[in-house]
Amino acid sequence: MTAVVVVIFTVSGGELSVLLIERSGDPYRGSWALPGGLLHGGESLKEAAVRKLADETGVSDVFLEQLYTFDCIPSSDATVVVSYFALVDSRRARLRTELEWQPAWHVLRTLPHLGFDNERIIDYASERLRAKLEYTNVAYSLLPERFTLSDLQGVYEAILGEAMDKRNFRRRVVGLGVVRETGQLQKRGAHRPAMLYEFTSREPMVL
Amino acid sequence: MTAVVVVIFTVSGGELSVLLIERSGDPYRGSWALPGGLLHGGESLKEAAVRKLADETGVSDVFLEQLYTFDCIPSSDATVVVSYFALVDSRRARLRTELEWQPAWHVLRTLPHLGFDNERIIDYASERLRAKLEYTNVAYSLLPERFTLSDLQGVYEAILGEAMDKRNFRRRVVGLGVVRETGQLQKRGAHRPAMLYEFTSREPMVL
DNA sequence: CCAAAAGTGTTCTGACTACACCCATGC
DNA sequence: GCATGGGTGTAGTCAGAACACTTTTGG
Repeated sequence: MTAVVVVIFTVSGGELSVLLIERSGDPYRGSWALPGGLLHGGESLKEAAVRKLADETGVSDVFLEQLYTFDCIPSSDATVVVSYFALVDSRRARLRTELEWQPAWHVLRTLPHLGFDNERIIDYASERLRAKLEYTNVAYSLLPERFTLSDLQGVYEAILGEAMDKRNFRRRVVGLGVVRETGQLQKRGAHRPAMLYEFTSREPMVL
Repeated sequence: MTAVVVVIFTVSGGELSVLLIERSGDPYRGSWALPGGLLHGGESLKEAAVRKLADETGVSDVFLEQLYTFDCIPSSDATVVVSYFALVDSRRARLRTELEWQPAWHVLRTLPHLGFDNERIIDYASERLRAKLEYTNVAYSLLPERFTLSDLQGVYEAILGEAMDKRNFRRRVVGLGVVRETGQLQKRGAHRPAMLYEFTSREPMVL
């Protein structure tokens, strides 16, 4: 039996967070765990991952990548578990509330204890995310179409867990062509108007 | 059903090469393909990959890493195929000759047409190998204990497919601590004696 | 003496780091 | 007028790239 499991990340409130569901069935009843499940008949791995992601967040067309394949997951009835990781903008996600298992965002730094192998999978996924942030444009999936450079910098800082210099950050993302100005100024709140940016590509790409 | 498949690389004669077997059974009888097969009962994925590698080359304790998990492999009876890639020193490998499927090294640049999905898998594996060569010590698995810097440079050049500068190469591998001098000089052939080097670690590590 | 491979230093450039002040806005 | 966040330039350091000649050896 083959299962997929999806590590769905978002950045919200300045914190990198992951989507967990509370298990209503055995094993690990009452524990938090990653969303996942067995393949439906005739479905490909990727299709199953996309379906799970859409089930839990309502979004598709976001960054989604295969992560690693595990075996020997304790007390699971899958012999292999293919993990994926995804990045979503939490403002766009609509978590399901009517369900018996309540999906919820959990700040990565303060995770509860999880069922199955899930800590290992999340650790591996966040390591990969941090690595890819440095040399790809993956962040495109964590922000709306238009955003300020401060928004983007906040995303980087939340994921990497460290403050960055505003000027160096700007030079980097603009210089490498990750983002470009949209030319639209904006008036907002008690602030100076800010230039808005957009990603030059909303496909995953290596810089 | 779950299968593993192993992309086994070596560098020999200045060429990056991959181990293929000629299939004696259907499907793809008579085609070349990567070594692989279904999991034996109770075996983990990694154990199956290690077994396949040892079956075909007689070596173990080499670099071996999970690569990617594929599904929908045409005309295979596995629903998912977990691929691994390995690096071996061809001087140490002892390919099996008595078998009906004859394993043989094939130069990567001039591969025959392969069965299953195997071109894709090999492409992906060699991309990953090139990437890892740049920031890890993976090459340790492609050379004997002691070697000259020219040997090592030859391995890099074969994999990356481009000539490098001797002085820059030396600075880089010594400076980053990939290798160190063993202090043993050597007399060989019609050449000046050469310093021998060894890897500072024979475990995979990030530089 | 010739072929083959080993060894060696300097200069330039581009990327990354560190660092501090002024401006426009809404309240 | 003040708090909030937006915007800007320079100097230093380091890694990587380019580049050519001399030495030892065996045949």
